[in-house]
Amino acid sequence: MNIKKADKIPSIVVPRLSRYYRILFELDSSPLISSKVLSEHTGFTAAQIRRDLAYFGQFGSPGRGYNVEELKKTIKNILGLDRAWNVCVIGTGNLGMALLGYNGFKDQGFEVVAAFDSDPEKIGKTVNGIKILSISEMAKVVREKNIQIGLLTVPGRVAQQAAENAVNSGIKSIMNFAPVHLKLPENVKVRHIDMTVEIERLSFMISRE
Amino acid sequence: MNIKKADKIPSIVVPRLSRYYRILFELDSSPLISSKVLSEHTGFTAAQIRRDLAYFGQFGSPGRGYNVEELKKTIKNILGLDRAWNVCVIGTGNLGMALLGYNGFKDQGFEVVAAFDSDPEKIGKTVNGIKILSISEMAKVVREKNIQIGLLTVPGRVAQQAAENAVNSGIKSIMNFAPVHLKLPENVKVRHIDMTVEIERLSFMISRE
DNA sequence: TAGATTGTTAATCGATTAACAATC
DNA sequence: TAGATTGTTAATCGATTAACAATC
Repeated sequence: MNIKKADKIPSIVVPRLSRYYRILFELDSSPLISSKVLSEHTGFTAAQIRRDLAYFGQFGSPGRGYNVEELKKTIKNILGLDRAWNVCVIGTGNLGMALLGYNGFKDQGFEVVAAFDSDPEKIGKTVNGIKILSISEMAKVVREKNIQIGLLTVPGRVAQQAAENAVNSGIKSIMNFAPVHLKLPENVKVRHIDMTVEIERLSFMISRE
Repeated sequence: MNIKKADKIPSIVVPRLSRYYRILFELDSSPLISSKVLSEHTGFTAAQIRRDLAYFGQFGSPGRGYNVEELKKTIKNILGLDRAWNVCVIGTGNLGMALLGYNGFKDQGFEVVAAFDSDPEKIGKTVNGIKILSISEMAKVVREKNIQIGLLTVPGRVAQQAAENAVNSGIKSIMNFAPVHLKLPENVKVRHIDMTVEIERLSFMISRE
């Protein structure tokens, strides 16, 4: 595995890599797989798949295809999944609680190691082995537990404030579930899962058929 | 309000409309708003905002900007939010339960009116006023309650099957939360909220700074 | 060798942006 | 009228695809 440090990766490529990666585990594993077969299983074109992978190096072998095990390792490395990530939940409402109980991330190396809330009623309770802590302890805990990612599941009206507090506590990347566009320093990595926007896309699609 | 039936809307435009729409409610409402001001609040360029809106007609007034109330109504109409949508939750695990308790969709006209599960332990229980029903009742309930949208929150391994069952029960559009690409008839509208892909994007971003 | 498939180039497609006449 | 801002055109930018020499 010899991954090129391409610095101009269109960001749209990355979720496709995740999809390729997932497919490699779902398929009966013949030792080799071609871009054509990956195409059939993902719906992306074979050319696009080859192009996407080529951003990072030459992993295939002409006439034969890609070695499945090697490709798994390669994409795992590209996506940063070859290490453990410590995650915290910020806001233990319905969604925060659900994420505390969700084990789907764990398989890929994301472990929820802490949860924070501002509600005295909730602080001190334990959910799925995780004790809910006061947000005032965030800086200390982020340091002690080496937390890299915050899952922001607070109500929209306090999301900006909670995000700033998380950043001040040392969190460098945030998965924002609140229906609010966060304004944060450029060095903070943010992804936004905006369910309201998504359900409105669906409503748009249904409305104009 | 005179909305053009433009048939070639780039699908990327739609989530931006949602964002504009949201901002209109968040801002102190002067009667008019310019693409420049919308730009400052959303981060999209003014040219892009004007272009996006122009796909659907001429809503602005040169030299003055857009009438806020009219623009709200217009986007509401474009997104199909000027009516009620009946929604069901399919799968009452952690996430399904969270969505049953989530009221954020209601404001935009999406009401959860039913929940389904296959687990006899759960069937019959009531959560947030919604009784959990057997999936075998789905066809009947979808018809009776006029359900248009299914929120698919079952485990990945049964997602395809559950989705097919939903479609056979009359569901025409699905918000898929399972980490699986669904293969469904073309006329079924699907949006995919893929948390695994999203957290892997974050991991990618952190890994290569 | 014949057939298959990669990696890459060049062509195409589609979305964004700059610029400005029209207009309030 | 002077200033502001739209809607739209043309130019630019960036991503996708077709095609194919290289190679297994």
